[in-house]
Amino acid sequence: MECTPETERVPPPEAGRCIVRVLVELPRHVGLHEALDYRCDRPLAPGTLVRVPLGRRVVTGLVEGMAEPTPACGQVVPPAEPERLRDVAEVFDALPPMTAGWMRLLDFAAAYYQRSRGELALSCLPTALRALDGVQLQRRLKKLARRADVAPEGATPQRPVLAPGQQQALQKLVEQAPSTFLLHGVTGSGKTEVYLREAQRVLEAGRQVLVLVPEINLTPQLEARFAARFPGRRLAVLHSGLTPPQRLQHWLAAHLGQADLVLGTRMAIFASLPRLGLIVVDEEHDPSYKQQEGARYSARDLAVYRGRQAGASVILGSATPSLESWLNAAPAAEGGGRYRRIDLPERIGGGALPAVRLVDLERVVAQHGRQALRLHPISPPLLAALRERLERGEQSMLLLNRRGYAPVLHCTSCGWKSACPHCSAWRVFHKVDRTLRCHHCGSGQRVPLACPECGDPDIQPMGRGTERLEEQLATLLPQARVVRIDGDTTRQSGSLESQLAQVHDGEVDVLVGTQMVAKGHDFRRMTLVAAVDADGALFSSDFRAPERLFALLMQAGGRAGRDAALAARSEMWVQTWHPAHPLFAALKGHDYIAFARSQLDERRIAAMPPFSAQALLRADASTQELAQAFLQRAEALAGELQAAGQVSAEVFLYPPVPTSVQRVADVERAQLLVEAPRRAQLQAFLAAWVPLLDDINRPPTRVIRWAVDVDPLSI
DNA sequence: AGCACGCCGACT
DNA sequence: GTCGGCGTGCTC
Repeated sequence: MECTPETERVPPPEAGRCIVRVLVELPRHVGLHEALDYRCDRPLAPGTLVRVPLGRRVVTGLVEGMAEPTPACGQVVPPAEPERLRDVAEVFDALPPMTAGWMRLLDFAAAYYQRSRGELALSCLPTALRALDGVQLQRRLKKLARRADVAPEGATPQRPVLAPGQQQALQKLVEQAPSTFLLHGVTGSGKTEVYLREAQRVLEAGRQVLVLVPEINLTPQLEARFAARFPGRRLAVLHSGLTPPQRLQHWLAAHLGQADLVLGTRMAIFASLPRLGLIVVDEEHDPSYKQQEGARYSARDLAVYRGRQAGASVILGSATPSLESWLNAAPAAEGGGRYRRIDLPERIGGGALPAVRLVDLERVVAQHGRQALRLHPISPPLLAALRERLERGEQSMLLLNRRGYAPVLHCTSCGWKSACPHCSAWRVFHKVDRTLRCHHCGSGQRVPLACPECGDPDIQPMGRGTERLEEQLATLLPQARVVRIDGDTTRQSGSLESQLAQVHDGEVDVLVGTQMVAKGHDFRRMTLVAAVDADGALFSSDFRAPERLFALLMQAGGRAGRDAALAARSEMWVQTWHPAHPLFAALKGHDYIAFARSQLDERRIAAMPPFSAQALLRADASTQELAQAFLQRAEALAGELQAAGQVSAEVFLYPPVPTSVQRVADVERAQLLVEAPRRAQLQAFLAAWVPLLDDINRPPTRVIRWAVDVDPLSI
């Protein structure tokens, strides 16, 4: 940053001649200004990383700009008492400043999600960077530079012949770039190849490519595909599975522009990418893109912003797009027009989609009598289908979205249930290690031998989870090799990868798992995927539950029939008491478009997202009354703002209510839903309202903690 | 949020 | 007598 006119002589450096505004990691409730002023002997470019004294410690900060300019620039108001300012302790000169584009992303995200810029900025830089001083950083950079010199030049990779649909997709990407594209295509329609080709084009133009995946589990396979396709290119990965030094290493490779490809989970949206040319958001509908703690940002939404301001295309890929994205990609006349939709109509290699079969549990009972439910949740027809696969040497997968043996244990004589003493939830019975465990707070106990209330030894599991399903299968199909993969098995015995390898190697006949096995993994010999108990989501109070269920079932169905030879007899089974539900009709036809249309119609009529914008104010306290009192005060403040005409009267606040799980780890939780017809109105409202909330709880207490969730995914 | 200073209980 | 609880106050 050069402000001095060239004709003017540069004066000798004089300590504290300039004043820099520095963002430091302080939450907004602290009440200090967003940026703190420091003296510095020279101007510093915005985006420069510095170490500054703050109270009794020295912290890492990010230069926002100059508060008092060098004389020729003179437009900014100097702070009141420049004499009392402290000096910048150290400037990270060895590190290029964050780009203006990154700073804009920061500003946008902080404002949109109601966080302080300093807090957001510093929390999305690698923690290891904050711990380093200038000398250590220099050492790191040297090491990195050495490694950059030896970029391997591999053999020319094989590229598959493109299907016509893929060719057309790529043509649109070229012709309409840069813009935001919604790439809609079923599992196996070749979306990844489209990403790879477009990435190649962008890389050849000398720009960087950012690829986001929903879960850390999905990074290795995509990383392998990109690495194989671009052997000479440096690839950086960013996710929470890296050690702090690894994360710093990869972050620096991206920041210095040495890595051309950056692949990661939602946190990677904040990667420093000085030459960004393309962002891919794979499985864009996945709820994992929304951060659920701290700054509750949506990496997918930020990707759209970032791409737009960087002049980079954004590809949102999914077989079952979020309804938000689907609407944005609709014609302008229907309320869309912001994204361009590209369809990949068919499966590559002509693989057929699995036939969807609904098992009407009502009819099963009618035909086989109520004793058929003894087998529940495996109905006689499903059992027969599993046997068939077993005889043919094919694999099956049973999905049940519930870990453990049974969600609750109960006493048949006195009615005692295994309640968690710290949460308003049941402790789940885990038979494997004979424990009762709360899935909310993690607390547990050994399974009691008798009812703790009345001493009756007859305590029974109610309902079923994956453990019990696995056990039932072992009884029903004694000759089958059954394996269970869920959060519990991946936690105790190695990685998901190694367990999946068993399945790939054909050592498994039936796979039982939660939704984690339904995502992204291809099993070539899998010809049956069954959702054993899907009804829960049909009548949920969460208006997004059907959308999530449909996506999950479509995605799970996509696991079957990846082998073209077996595709013809691949089936997706769903057991339900409500076979007439319209969701299933759409599923049978693999008709996302019809499903989206009906869902959007419902949402439009009810003025729910994406036809309105929402934010949630959450409060945690020692009692429900305290939490709700905070929210009521917040509600009253909103009313005052509206009465004074300072915010739109169209913003609607629902009454405060307890959250769906009211108490977690002895903390009572309540929430207040805010709804506005448009995002802009909601944003304007939050900008006026949220700063007032600090005052309700000032000084900040441990009794009440609160947070705002903009565009919440579950209410 | 950190991190200090600052006054009241059970321990080397 | 000290170590340590967390209550209030400050950080450019």
